[in-house]
Amino acid sequence: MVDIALFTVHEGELRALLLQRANAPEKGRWALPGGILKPDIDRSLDETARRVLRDKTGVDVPLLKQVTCVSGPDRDPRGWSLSSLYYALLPSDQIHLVAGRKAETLAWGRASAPGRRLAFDHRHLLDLALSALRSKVELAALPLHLLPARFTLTQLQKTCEAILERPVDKSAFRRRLKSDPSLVEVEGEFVRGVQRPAQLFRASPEFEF
Amino acid sequence: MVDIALFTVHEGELRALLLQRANAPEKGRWALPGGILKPDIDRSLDETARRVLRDKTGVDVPLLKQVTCVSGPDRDPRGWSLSSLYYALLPSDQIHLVAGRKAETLAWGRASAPGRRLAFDHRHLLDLALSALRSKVELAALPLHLLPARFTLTQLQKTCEAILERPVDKSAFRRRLKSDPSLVEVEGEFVRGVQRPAQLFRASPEFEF
DNA sequence: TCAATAGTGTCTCTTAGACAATATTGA
DNA sequence: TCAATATTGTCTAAGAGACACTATTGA
Repeated sequence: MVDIALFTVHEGELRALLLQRANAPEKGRWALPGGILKPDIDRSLDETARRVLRDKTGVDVPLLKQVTCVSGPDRDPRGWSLSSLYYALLPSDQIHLVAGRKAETLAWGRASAPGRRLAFDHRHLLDLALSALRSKVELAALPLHLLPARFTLTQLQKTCEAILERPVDKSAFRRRLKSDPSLVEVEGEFVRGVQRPAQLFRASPEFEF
Repeated sequence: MVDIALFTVHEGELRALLLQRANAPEKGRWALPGGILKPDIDRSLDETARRVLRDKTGVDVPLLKQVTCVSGPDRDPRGWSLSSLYYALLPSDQIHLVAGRKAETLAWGRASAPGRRLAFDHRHLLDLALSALRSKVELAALPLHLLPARFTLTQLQKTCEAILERPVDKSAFRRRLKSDPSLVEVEGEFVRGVQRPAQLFRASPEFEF
């Protein structure tokens, strides 16, 4: 089967989607969205993950990455199990599109401390997915999939800070971005307010996370 | 199932173990060692990989890492398949311990260009495993599992060069190693020859790849 | 002595971090 | 004008790459 940590940023915090289990085992406990492979429908495990997220949340996520496989006889009370873990990124302006189906209650928990006891080994899975995401961003990958289509450099910086849970130096951050080909200035578009207007950017076509 | 790229360094070259398939499909073609999960024996996929290598080569490898899962209906002519890909590292002084069983012929191929057409998508799998290994070494991880228990810094450098397939600067390399806690000087032990003796090192207990 | 390899020193260039300075808006 | 945020500049220190130098052995 597949399990997915769906991340987004809200109120300056990196959050993960949790579902309250409607059936035994662990009924009532919160868990990562997950589902089983359907070989007659899915042409790959990636497609399984995408389909499961579509079914459970109604959204088609822009980014889905496999983290690892977890396996063993003790993960699930029903016996030996194998699960492919994914993380997915949802732009912060699309949180409202997420709507549960199949009578499962949804909630967004803080990624690094969801504040609920999770079912099975899902707390461990969440930690693994979070580590994988952090490593990428630590290595200078830009998490543009967590932002709206057009965004300011400050928004991008805040998003990185939410993922890393530490402050990032503004000057060094922008210096690095200047030579990053995945970022494109949107000509003449600004965010205005009671301050100096901020330039808008978008992901370039060759951007890859 | 699991497939494993077993790497070692021989004659300054990074090599991968290949087995000639004894049965259909793709009988006679070279392939990475692989096998199927046995839930009654294996307590995890990692154990499956370890057991498969033991069965097919007779050696118990010191390092085994999962790279990714590959899946889909077209990987194997027999239909939808799922495989967890691993790489394993074998110390260069243990190559002679590898002995095939079950009437399969063994061979060591150059990791970056095995020189034979491989079965199924195994050429792709080998490339994936090689990339994963290279990334680690590129990020300053020391591939000590490819070396004998005691080794010189020159041996370590040559091993890195074999993996990366590019020269590495001696001075910068050693400068970096000076502050690396995974390396421990073996007191008073040297390799001698018609030249200045070389200090021997070993992996420290807290070394992790 | 010499060849061969081990090990060190020195320069330059790039980059990250810290933090200060300047710029531009609406109220 | 001022508060607030955007954007840029400057200084310093650490590290990587290039390459030359010194050290120690056995023959």
